[in-house]
Amino acid sequence: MADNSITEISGQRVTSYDVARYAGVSQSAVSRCFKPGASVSKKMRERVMQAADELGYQPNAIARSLITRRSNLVGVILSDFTNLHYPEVLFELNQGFSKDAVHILLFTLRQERDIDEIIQQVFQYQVEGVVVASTLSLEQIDRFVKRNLPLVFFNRTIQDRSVNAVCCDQEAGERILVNSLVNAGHKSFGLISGPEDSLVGMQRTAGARDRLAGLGFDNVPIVQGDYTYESGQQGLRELMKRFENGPDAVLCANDVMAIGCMDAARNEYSMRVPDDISIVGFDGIAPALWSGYDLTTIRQPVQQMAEAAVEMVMERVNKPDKTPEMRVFSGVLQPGNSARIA
Amino acid sequence: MADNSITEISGQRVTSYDVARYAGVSQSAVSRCFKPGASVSKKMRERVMQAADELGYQPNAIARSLITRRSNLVGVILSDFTNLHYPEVLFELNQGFSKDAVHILLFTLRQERDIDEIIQQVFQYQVEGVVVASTLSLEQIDRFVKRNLPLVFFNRTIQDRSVNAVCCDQEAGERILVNSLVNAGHKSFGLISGPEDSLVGMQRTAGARDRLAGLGFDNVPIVQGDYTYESGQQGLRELMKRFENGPDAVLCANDVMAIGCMDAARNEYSMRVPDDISIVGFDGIAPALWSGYDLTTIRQPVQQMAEAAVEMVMERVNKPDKTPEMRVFSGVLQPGNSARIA
DNA sequence: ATACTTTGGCAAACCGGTTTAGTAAATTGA
DNA sequence: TCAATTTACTAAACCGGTTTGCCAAAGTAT
Repeated sequence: MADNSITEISGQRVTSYDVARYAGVSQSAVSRCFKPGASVSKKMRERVMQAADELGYQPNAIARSLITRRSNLVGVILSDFTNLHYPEVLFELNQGFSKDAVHILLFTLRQERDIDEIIQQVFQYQVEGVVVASTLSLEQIDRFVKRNLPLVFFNRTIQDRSVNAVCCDQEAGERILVNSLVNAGHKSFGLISGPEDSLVGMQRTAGARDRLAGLGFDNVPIVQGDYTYESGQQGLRELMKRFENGPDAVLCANDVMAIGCMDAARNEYSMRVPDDISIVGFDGIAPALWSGYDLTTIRQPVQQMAEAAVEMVMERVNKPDKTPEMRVFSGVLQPGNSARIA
Repeated sequence: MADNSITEISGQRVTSYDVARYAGVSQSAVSRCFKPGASVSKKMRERVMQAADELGYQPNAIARSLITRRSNLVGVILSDFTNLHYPEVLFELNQGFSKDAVHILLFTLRQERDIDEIIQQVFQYQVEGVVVASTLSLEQIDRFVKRNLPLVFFNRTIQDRSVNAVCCDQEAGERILVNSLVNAGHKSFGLISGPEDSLVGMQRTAGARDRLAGLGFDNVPIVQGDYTYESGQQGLRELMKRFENGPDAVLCANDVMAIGCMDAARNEYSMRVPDDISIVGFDGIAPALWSGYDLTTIRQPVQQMAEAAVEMVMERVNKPDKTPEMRVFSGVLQPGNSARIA
C-alpha cells in the first residue's frame, strides 16, 4: 500500500482507473460503486471505497456529464443586483436546486446588451435549464425554444409569446394597497413607476392607476423612477410640485424607491410619515421591516416562487415537451407604519 | 441545404461532426475554427461559421473541459446571504472572473455543517479554484492543499496555517473609528461584536477594544451579536443597562447591527443620533448611505478586494506552486451623520 | 524545372467517466 | 446431481470535443 502513496501525494488527479488498479478490480466496478442504485457486493463496495478514500478519489462530474448527457447545471441570469430583492431570490433558487443535486451557474449583467454573449455561454456549458430575471427579446427566447432548453422567467412576463414564468400578481397587490389607502380616506395620490423596460414595474403602476381610476380617482400623476433609492427621493420631489401640500399617498413600484421617498418626505419636506403622507412599496425586502422605516408593502412570497421556478425547470428537464405554464402567486399585504390603511 | 434542416429543427444537440458534415469538411477543421489562435484559411472559416450558424452549433464546454483539463469554472462558497455585504461581493467576483471567461459555480450554506458535502461537490465539478467567505477547518483546508486546488479566503484569516486571503484591515478600520470618536470627546463606549465563529468580527471588536485601552479606556463592555438587525437592537438594550444614561458611543461589528442599534436608540430610548449617542458600523453597505441612517462607517473596498481575489485565484491556476499570500486592503472612513467625529 | 519549406486538412487517439453486452460464479429448483 | 436462473464482474464502445502525426497542395528559392 505504501508504494502507491505516490499517487496520493503527487498533485495529479486520481481517476477511477487509479482506484481500480489500487483496489485490484476493474474500472467499471469502481464506476458502479459510485452510482446510487447499482448492484455491487458489500465486499466489493468496501474494498473500492477504502481505496477511493486512501487516494482521495472523487468521480469527475464533467466526464460523467459528457456520457450521461446531464450536466446537473442550471443557469441563473440576473440583471440588477442593486435591487436587494434579487440576492434573496438567488439564495432561494440555490436552496431549491441543491435539493435535486443541481448546481447554479451564475450570470450577472452589467448592461442589458451583454445578454447575447451570455446566452452563448449558457448554451456552451450545457445547462439543463435557465431561470431568468431579466428581459429577453423574442429572438432570444426563440433560441432557447429551438434548443428545447427549459426557460423560466422570474417575475417577468412576455407578451406575444407563451413562456414559462413564475411571478407575483402585481396588479392584485396594487389593488390591495389602493383599496386600503382609499378606505382610510386618502384623497390625492401620486405614483412612482419603475423604468420603462421593466414590465412588472409597469404592471404595478398600471394596476394602481387602473384601480384608482375605478374608484373615481382619475389622472393620477405618475413619475418615472428606475428602482433606485435616489429615484425614489427624486420621485417625491417631482410629485410635490404637482400638489399644493403634497399628495396624501404615494405608491412606489418597489421598496427601495419607497424608502427613498420616505427619507425625502421626512428630511426634505419635514413631513411626518404616515401622518402627513402615506407611502407604500412593493417587494418586502429586509430593510422594509427595520423600524426606522416599517414600510407598508406587498411582500412577494419569494421562497414559494423560487420553489415553483425550480420545480418548473426540473419538470421540463424530465419532460421536455411540457407545455408553457405561468404560475402566479399572490403577494401578501405587510402592514407597517408608513401608511394609514384600513 | 434545405434537406439538412432536419438537424436544425429536431431538438437533438448538434455536434461539431454535424457541422463538419454539413459544411463538407473534417471535424477537426470545425474544432480549429472555434479555437482562438488556430490557423485556418479565411475561406474555411467562413464556410464553417456559416454552417455552424445555420445549425445553431455551439462548442460543448463540457467536452472541451474534459480534454483540455480546464473547466473554466471556479467555486464560490458563501455562508450568510442575510448580510447585505455578500451579494455585493458575489457580484464583483462575477464581474472579475467573467473577464477571464471563467464562470462561477455558486454554493451557499444554510448551516455550517453542510460544508463537507459542498467541498466534495466542488471537487467533483473540477473547479479550477475556490473563493470562500466562510470558515473552514484545518482539515478541510488540507483537502484543498492536497489537491493543489487554489483556495482564496475572502475576509477570513486562518491562524496556524498560511493560506491565500484577501481582506480588509479590520483593526486599522476600528482604530480610525475609535480615534475619531475619542477626538470628538466621547467618554464612554460600548461594543457590539459579531458571532464567536466569525474571526473578522472578533478582530474588529478586539481592534476597537485594544485601541480604546491604548487611549485609557479600559474594560469597555462588549455585547455579543450575530450580525443581524435584531441583534443590533438587542445589543443596545443590553448596553443601556450597563450605563447610567447609555454609552456616548457604540461601535458595531457590522453595518446591519449598527442600523438596528440606531433604530433601537431612537425608537426605544428616544435618543437623538448623533447628539445623544454616536453609533458606527463596518462594511459600507448600500443602506448605510440612506439619509434615514446616514451611517458613519468603514467602507470596505469591495471591488478592489474582489479583483484581488480573482487575480490570486487565476495566478495560482496558471502557476500552481505559487506560495500563499495575503493581501490586506484598508477600509475607508465614510463619515455620515450617525456619529460625532473629529 | 526541381528541390525545399509552409500551410492547412484529415484520421485517429485521447480525456474520464457510463453503459451495454457478454462471461464466470453463485444460487435455485427439480 | 445437473440444468436454469440470477448475480457480480469485466471488456469494450461511447459521449463530444481537442490534439497529434501525417500528408497533399501551395508557395518559394535556386
